[in-house]
Amino acid sequence: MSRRDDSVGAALRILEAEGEQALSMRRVADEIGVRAPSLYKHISGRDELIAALQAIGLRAAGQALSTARRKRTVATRLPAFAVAYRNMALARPALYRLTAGRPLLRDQLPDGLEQEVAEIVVDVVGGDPDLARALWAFAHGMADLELAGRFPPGADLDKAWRVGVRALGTPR
Amino acid sequence: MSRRDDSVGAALRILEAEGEQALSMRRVADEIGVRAPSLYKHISGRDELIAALQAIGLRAAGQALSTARRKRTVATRLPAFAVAYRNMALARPALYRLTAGRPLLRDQLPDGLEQEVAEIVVDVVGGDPDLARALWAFAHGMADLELAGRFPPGADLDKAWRVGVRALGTPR
DNA sequence: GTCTATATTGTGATAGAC
DNA sequence: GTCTATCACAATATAGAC
Repeated sequence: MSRRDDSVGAALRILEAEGEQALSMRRVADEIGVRAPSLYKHISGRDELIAALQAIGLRAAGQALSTARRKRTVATRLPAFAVAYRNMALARPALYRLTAGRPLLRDQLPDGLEQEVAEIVVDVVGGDPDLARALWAFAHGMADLELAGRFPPGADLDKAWRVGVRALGTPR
Repeated sequence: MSRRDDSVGAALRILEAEGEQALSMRRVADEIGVRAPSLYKHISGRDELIAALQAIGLRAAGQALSTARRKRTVATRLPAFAVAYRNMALARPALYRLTAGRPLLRDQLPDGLEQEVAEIVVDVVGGDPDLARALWAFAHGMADLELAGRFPPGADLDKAWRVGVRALGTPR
């Protein structure tokens, strides 16, 4: 394992354990047992770390959502998508927000990765890109508001997910 | 106008002009023509500034969305809600994200303000709190992804809004 | 109420020796 | 590749004089 891989791995651990604001070159260096200046021999700076994490987040999303794509009908794909999306976001909340909640560092991302994930969503809804965007927005909104603690304590989020999925999955 | 009001006003200007990370006690002090330590005579710290801004954001949301509530049918309220929500978020993006994208500082907010805004959404959809949450999530997702620059350049966001609103507004 | 001065802590990043 | 040393900042916040 290269020092660069070590750094990215450490960055992910710090990100999830202490939040994005704790993710600094110094903290990463501490975590892998090296002085901060040495890091710059392996990684150009903080942005490269962020970009590497966004790539991980996108790949995780792709993997989670592609299981939903495999179902045969829209009626079964949509609920599977909802569960997969929510679990993916809740499993690594800080990574999710780093990937979905701010601009992608597109020129430092592997070619085609973003489009690959987008296409999964289009396939899930059966081919309509506008409906795919609406579904993505709904899922992102549900996940983001839950992660931000913006729903009231008693809210039945499972039900809200079901209601939204049902509405968006019913052809008209 | 009190120094405290001046500070909050300056904070809002800085927030929108330079983003949240630029919003510091020092910048606010500069903006109102005072040394940073003097600020602490009028405001307890950065959190009080954030809370005051969140209150402004919630009130702005309430005002924008209540015009949609006045329409007579769900079929007319929903599209009006969508337009009002999007315009509200785009008008002051940083304030929107400060209000909707992170935990509210609830113990420093006016009593009942959060609930007031939530009730507007429930009224818009005709009384169902689960459907209201789904609609809110959709609207927040659309706004948040647009503000984060996460939709592809050519995407027809008007259409995605219409598709989502149409689906969520059709009773089943 | 405002000021100067300061404590404390944090950041990204580089130079140059070894 | 790693180190020490350092630059150049920025942050929140407080003490105490005026």
